[in-house]
Amino acid sequence: MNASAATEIAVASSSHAIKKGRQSNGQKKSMGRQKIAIERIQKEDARQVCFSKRRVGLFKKAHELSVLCGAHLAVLVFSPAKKPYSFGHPSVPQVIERYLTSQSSNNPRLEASRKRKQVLESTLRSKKRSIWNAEVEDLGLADLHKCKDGLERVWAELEAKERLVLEAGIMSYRDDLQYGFNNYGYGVADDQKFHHMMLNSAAPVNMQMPDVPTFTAMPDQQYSDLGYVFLQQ
Amino acid sequence: MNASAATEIAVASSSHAIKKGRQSNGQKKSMGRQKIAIERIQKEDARQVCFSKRRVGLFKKAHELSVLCGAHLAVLVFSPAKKPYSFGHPSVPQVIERYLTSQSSNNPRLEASRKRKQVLESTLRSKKRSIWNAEVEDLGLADLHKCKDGLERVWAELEAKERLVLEAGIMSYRDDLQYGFNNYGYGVADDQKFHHMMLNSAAPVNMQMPDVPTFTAMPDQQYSDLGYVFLQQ
DNA sequence: TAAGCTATTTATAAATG
DNA sequence: TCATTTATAAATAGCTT
Repeated sequence: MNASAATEIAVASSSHAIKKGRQSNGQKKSMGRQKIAIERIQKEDARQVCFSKRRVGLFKKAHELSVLCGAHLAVLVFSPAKKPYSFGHPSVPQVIERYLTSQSSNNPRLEASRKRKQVLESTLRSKKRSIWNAEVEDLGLADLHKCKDGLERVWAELEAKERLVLEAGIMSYRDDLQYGFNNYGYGVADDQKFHHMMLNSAAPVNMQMPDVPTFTAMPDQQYSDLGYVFLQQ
Repeated sequence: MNASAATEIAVASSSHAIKKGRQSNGQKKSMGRQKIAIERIQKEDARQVCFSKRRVGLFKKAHELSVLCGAHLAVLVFSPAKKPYSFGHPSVPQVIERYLTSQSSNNPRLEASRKRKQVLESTLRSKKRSIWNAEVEDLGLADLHKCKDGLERVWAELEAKERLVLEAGIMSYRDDLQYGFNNYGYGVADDQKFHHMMLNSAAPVNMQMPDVPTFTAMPDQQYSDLGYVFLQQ
């Protein structure tokens, strides 16, 4: 890498410069890997091809990092065609959960949220005490007003929270965590199957590392170290 | 890769085989990169070093994929020391949001959730109409009972949702999305600074690609294509 | 303890079947 | 649209400081 720096500079950084080539001798020799600039690939088909290859490469790197270092991690990728792909160890939902929690723990905004919640709860509790603990028959018109106001406010809050939670699918996400959805998977019996699923699955593939690694049966060098568990969506 | 396959097989796949070496001529020549098996690294310090190097490599690959293909993606990593690191394009929260939504869209449990929400809303709306649209003075004791019941139920629902949302820090996460928290960052003036932050930040670093890419001023080949924006947590 | 080196291994851009 | 091949670019393991 360093050794080639001078050459790279001389060649100029703008790539996609096509050195179209076939050897003068007519031999169909590959140009081999060409250096490309890290900038959006304009040709759509080339972009799609690049995405497919590099997505696999990225997931492989992520897998290796998780195994070599026992690191918890998640990779979420949306293809140019909007399909979601993911890899996670020990699982995507667990890592997301952990990440969100870690972010909120040192987020001053959360403190503000907690404060607001405390105020709200306190207000509602006092309202609750003053109205709900009384016998209905003992309440007068003023109490009815209070009750209506309270219901209105709480209903609005609930509506907002419902929308927040449900429209984002977070409720569902937490349900998943709780009920173990997404923890199913297919053990990959051999590397051919792995290879096929990695590259060919029409539907996005969800990969997770099991806590106890599965293993592959075939000695193919390229993937013999992999032990994915898949979830075809 | 293919060319060396035969050699690899001959050498045997079990790695960590230490060919400790110094040239017989006394020259301190590096052994160069050695092949390793993808299995947990036992030595803690070696594991930490590997993590540091490969985390940077993984983020770089993710960045390249996002730029080359315009792909939305997020990478969440926890170090062996439990520190969170993340990279996202266009941002981590946006990709997580999109991922969770995409997951829930083909999740039957969400449909159940939506159903429950509709029933609840319908119930509450009818309650709201029947009580709130009336003048308080027109309401009688039965209405007060109804109001109390409604408030009690709605308050309980709200309490549950509040707990769900706030204890998980999800509220905070969505606040972040709404208010743009986490969208602050430091433009990296030069590659040295980038390099330093990538490798040395004691605190976890949050990286995001801005919608309009920033750029680096120095022509260092190694990172001249990068335009990260950082958030030091 | 993080930074840099070097020899390799690994990833992958292009070209092909 | 896919799988292989080729040749090269890029990543990185083990050292050294």
